[in-house]
Amino acid sequence: MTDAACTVFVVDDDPSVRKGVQRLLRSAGFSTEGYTSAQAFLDGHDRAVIGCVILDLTMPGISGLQMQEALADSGSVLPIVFLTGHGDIPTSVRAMKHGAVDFLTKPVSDDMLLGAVRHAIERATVLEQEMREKHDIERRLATLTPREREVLTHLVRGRLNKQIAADLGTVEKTIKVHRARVMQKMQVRTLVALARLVQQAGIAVDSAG
Amino acid sequence: MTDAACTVFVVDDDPSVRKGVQRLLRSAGFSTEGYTSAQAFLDGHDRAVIGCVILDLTMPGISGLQMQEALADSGSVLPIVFLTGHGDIPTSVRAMKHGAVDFLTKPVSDDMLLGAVRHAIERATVLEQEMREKHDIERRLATLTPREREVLTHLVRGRLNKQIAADLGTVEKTIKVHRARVMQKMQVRTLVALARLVQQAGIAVDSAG
DNA sequence: TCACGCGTTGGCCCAAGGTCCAATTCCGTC
DNA sequence: GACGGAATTGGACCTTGGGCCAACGCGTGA
Repeated sequence: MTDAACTVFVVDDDPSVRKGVQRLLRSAGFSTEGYTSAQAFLDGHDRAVIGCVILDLTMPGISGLQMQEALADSGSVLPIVFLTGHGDIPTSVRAMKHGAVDFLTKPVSDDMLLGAVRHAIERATVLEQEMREKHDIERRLATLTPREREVLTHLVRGRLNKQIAADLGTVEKTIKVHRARVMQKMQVRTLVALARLVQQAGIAVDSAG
Repeated sequence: MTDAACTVFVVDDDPSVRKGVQRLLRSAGFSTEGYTSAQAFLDGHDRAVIGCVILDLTMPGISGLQMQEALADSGSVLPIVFLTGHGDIPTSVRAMKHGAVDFLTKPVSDDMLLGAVRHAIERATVLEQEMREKHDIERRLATLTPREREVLTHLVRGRLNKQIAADLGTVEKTIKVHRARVMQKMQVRTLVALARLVQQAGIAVDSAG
């Protein structure tokens, strides 16, 4: 994942700041997109793009913090670097608590800004990869029938076919069939790999010593 | 884990602040210990105690940020709530990046401080539990012979006994014996449970589809 | 009504794992 | 040199899992 394959969204109502930041980023090899307001960004940006956001705090309409929340609520994991001239400590702390990569104050040195952006892009790449894998797993999970999913949960708890059969009020042979289908649909050959998938997808399963 | 079972360490060179914070915390039901300097805290506090730290930023000798780093370097996971009268945004951001639970500025309301402390204690409880489990697993791992540990890594990658035997240049029967000993020493009965343990302990193992 | 997916069950055979027994070799320590 | 732990191997027996073929009932939608 090179920097050029990523996009830095610059959200700031001040045209001079926006242009200046974009010029700096472009000269450093990043693709950039400028937005004059949080609403314009929320409505207009391509959610499929991997990248990060450089976000002003105080803007007409939706503030930077509100946009951060809105973005998170929408399920986005786009890393955010705040860049503001009128911040205070409580605001910066709140932004960081909500997952911001950095909170920079104007004037900011080119190195500081570029460093923060590189860090954000790095995080974006990792998160994107994780999301891609998780969606892939969930896509496979969606192909399971209700019964197969039920068997799956028992399998990753380490239950034997016989035990699962007893739990579900059926016989071992039936579980064998479901089990084989689960393994096939989830595209794994070992139980360990299956457990790893389920755990990656973030499905809560009670463990059994 | 009740609040009373935890201790809040108050590190501040200003006696009036220290006393005031301690009085507030005690009235809220927390046990507290006061320290007049970061060095005194690093040298004197009981590392076995579960709790959190309320930390001043500017003190004679080691600063709050330096103490945060020193504590992290020493392997501590004690949550830190900064409380300062002379902070700035870069400092607060740096503190949050390094894992601080909160960064409060004086004057602070009782509710804000107590809320931050409760949050920190909650985090401490979770972290302590995780550390306890991890140490427990590592204690069991330490009882494995080098060969058994080698077999373990292959097992959690989903390899079959026969495959492991080929990899290690021996026969399946031998692996069976090692495998049985591994399961016994790690106190698990299923392969899934073993994989879970290894993963909890944070051991990096390449997965095999 | 018929095809289809789903859940179910049976039999059969083979592969793999789990558990007993016992034994050998090597190596460091007492 | 004896002793004990670690690693190794063998055999026997049982349990468990995996694959393959076949079949039945049931509800849904074509």
